[in-house]
Amino acid sequence: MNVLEKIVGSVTSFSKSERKVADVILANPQITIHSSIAALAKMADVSEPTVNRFCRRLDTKGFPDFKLHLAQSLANGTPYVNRHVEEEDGPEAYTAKIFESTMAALDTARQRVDINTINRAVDVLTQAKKISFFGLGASASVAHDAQNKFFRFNVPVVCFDDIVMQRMSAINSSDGDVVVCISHTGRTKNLCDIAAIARENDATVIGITAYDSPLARECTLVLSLDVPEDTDMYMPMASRVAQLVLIDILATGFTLRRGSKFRENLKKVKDSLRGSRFEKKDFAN
Amino acid sequence: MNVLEKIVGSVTSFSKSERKVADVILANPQITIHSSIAALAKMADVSEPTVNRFCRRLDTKGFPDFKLHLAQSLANGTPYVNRHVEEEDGPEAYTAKIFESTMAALDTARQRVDINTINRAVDVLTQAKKISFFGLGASASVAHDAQNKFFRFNVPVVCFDDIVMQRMSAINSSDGDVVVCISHTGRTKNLCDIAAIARENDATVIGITAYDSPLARECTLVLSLDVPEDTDMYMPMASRVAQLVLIDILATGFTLRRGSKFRENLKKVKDSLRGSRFEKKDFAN
DNA sequence: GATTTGTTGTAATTTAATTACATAAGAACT
DNA sequence: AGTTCTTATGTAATTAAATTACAACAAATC
Repeated sequence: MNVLEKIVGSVTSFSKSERKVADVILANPQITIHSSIAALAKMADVSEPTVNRFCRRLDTKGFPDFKLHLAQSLANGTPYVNRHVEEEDGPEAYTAKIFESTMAALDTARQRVDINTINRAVDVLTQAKKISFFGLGASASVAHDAQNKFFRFNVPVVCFDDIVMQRMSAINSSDGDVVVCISHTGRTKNLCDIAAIARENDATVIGITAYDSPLARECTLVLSLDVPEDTDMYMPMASRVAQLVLIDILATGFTLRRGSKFRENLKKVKDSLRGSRFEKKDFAN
Repeated sequence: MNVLEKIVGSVTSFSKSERKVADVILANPQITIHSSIAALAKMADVSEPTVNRFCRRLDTKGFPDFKLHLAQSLANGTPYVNRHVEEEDGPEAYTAKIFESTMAALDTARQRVDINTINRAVDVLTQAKKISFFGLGASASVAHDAQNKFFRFNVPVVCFDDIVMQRMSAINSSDGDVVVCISHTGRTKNLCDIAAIARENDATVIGITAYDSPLARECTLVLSLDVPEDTDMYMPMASRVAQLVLIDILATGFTLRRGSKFRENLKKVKDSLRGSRFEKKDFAN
């Protein structure tokens, strides 16, 4: 928990003078970190020891230490704090907010993701006879993206966004097959069924979903990304971006595991796309 | 540019003693920010003024100010530096690098995106009789995602990832229709054709693509995201995430423009999904 | 209304950081 | 090779900042 949040969270327990200090700091945190204790005391119209006591109350060693913590809070905290899109936001505002909240989501995802599980997932994927990606609704596009990535690896890969096809595919899976189920909430009934069916047929099921969800319980391996989603908006945005990045990571792990000879093959796929493009550099669509 | 990078970048211009200071700081930055100038001087085996001069050389006001800057550098752990994945990277390394480079890409995208064009695109979209999203390959999943988002708005929206269907759709478009063409490079020949055809049939064509590319020239409105892509990897990753965020922004602008009554309708769509899920909160797949 | 507890400020003390100056080391020039 | 100038570094003095100890005051309780 960063200092700024801590201050906000404990305003109630502050005394009158401490409150004054808190107000000044919250109003201009950027100025605070470049002020001396005397300057801040003057701004808040309290004495210096009061400021010092305030710092101690927030579990810092003293004023300089407090400034250090505050600086760190500002570095990653500020742009991400309270940045929800609001009714009256103009284009500049909502554009900035969406970029920032997406970045914030990626930041927390990075911190929470379990490297160990990623590594095991890569293990499983590299040894797969066949890889299937299943997602519904918004997660379907993530599944498509995954298919597009893994397809280049020259591995048998399929992707279905249709329940019936998913079901058929799951029923026909067998030992050595890997099924990747993608769902933000992990509560989509149909997908849970698919996961269960795939497991019954000895496939390894990797879930890219919420930890401790019904879907997670059906999976062999769970990659959870508990990203804070803005529930005011009626669409999952940040979580889906995090899922995509996770797919990127798995794909990267995959290529690295396969070694350099394999990556030459990737280059061939890349080159083969040249013909369908207007000349000049690069790749992608 | 953060202090840590600055130190690394100017090692060559340092004197012998300053070098010693730099080494100690780079070796244990976390300890540095909690040390006094005396402690650091001792660790680096130099005098206190040398440390102070070192701080000044890095454009800080002095040692305390330097610690502040350093703390901020450490807080975001250099996430905005685009670090490339390398052959010998382990899971921790490539996971961190991919997260960070994606965030870096979003950061530059945010800075470069043209708010004015976004606003005009939202204008056009809100007035569309029908919206079509076209993408091929990796961009197809972005188009799908866009469809999923705009579908909830109860607007006629289609999405094709098949050249023939795209072509047919483009030929049948007319005045008032909006066609959104998605392509990272803007050099996919087929998609350029589609854009041209749609324009000939009086549709408004929005391109989410590279500035000054063949596709861009065929469009009525170009939303370019010149994101630095890691060309060593054979897949476009960061750019596609940026495209998705851009779609999010357009969708958000769309809902805001439509007003609050409209958003109640969105809530209905959201609620209607409840039945297909295991109970408990929220939305998304 | 007195006593106690908690809050705040003043002044003294301590600690840390900075400046000024001196010395030493190294480069350039004779 | 010696001299001089410049730059780099350290010592000691100074200044600034932060912390502590203590006193005064306010509010609450009995």
